[in-house]
Amino acid sequence: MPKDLQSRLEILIAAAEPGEQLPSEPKLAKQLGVSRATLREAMRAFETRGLIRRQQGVGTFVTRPSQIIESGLEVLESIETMAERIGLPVAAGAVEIRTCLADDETARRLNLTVGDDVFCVSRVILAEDRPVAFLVDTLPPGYLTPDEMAADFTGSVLDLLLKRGNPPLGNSRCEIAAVAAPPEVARALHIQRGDSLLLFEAMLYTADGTPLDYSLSYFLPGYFKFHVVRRVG
Amino acid sequence: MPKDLQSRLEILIAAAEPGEQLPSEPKLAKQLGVSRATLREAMRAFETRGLIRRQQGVGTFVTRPSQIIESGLEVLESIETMAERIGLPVAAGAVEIRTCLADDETARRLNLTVGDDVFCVSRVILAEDRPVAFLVDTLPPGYLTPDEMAADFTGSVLDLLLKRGNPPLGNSRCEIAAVAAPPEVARALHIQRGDSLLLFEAMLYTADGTPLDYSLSYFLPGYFKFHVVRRVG
DNA sequence: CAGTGGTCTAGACCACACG
DNA sequence: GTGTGGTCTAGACCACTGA
Repeated sequence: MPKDLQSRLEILIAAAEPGEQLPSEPKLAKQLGVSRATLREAMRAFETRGLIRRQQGVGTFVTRPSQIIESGLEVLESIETMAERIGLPVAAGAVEIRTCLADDETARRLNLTVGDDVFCVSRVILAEDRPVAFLVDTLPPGYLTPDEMAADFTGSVLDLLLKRGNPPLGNSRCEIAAVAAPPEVARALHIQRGDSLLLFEAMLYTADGTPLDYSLSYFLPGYFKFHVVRRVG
Repeated sequence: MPKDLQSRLEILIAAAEPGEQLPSEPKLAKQLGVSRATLREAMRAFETRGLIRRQQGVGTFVTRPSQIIESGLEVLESIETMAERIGLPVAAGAVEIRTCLADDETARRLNLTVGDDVFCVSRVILAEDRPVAFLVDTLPPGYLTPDEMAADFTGSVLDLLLKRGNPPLGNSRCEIAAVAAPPEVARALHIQRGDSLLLFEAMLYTADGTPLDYSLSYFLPGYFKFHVVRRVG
């Protein structure tokens, strides 16, 4: 059992053509002389880096993130806007629009009471048919209607609000964390539970400071590069 | 095999006193009716959230991050500075200072040639005796000397450069990503390989734009909260 | 249907801490 | 030494895909 399993896999993946299918897990495990569990553990890193793609019932394929979506954090913009800038087509999938009840955290964030109705939109962002982000927006009732969503929703709540122009938007406060993918997010992004994701937990306010949108954005590493310029104290 | 293993563990951990030792993994696995592998998988999330601490040869203990280090990203400041603001004592451990040869990435970042000497400092930041961050700074030769480091190093290269005042510092450009812990980082932070970490990859420039410091900062989730205010485009 | 990845089990051996 | 967590193996069953 070589300790450089990671390196050997890296070579194997780098040598493969994009789109090429790797041997099945049992075969590859035998070929590399490790158990299937060990092989899968080592493959995790490559999956979250966007270098391979595993599809249940189909197989494991080598991919290359053709373009990385890059953006500064100083300005708030939608993934669609960022992608458009580099000419990468993206789409929204698995859109779910529903009214639900505010839990503790949501109520606190939106200045509501626990149990109040809130408007909830979740969806997956697809680039080159690959899920690369999972987004959930929660808004107080009254700002968006399901009808309006059905008509105009392109995948970005921000763009919809901007297009509407009302209410005028203020700033967004964004908290940044690394998390292990929760089960429902892992499922939506076609990754394994526990894989590393970048999480933005953001509060968007109207120009007069009213909480407007509480959003959770999970980003697959490897497809995004966020940066910020920091000035010395 | 209950599907709410996660919830059951959460209750169990929440009910325990801080500092309390959990039953050993074999016992707990039997008690919960799952295999040890499954139990360990479920525990990962709690470890990176800072709710438990596992020590090889000793046991698993319930912890509570007593204070969270919080900071805006607009201003560059050291962990020591952030911690001091909230009155949390931190220390540096496992300090390694050495001269090494620039690899591809380092050379490119620092405007050097592959194989040039560079000055390299790595260390772990400890809060309440718990490793919470792993930092590596790489500088072109000539700015810092081992002697100077030995005399004045408190854990922060930034603070040392600021104290020196020469060269005057410009801005820092920081890229933000989520990564699975590489083996050496996992070892330093006492977490499992593959656990989620927040990674800042930053370039610090002098006031005249010369690359001065290429740094990698790995942060344990649960102990830090970074935020940024984003203005609407 | 057969073949794939997703998950879990039971058991083993190791490295480590501590008495 | 004993008991802990860290890692790995071999094998099983499931859910899913596509012919």
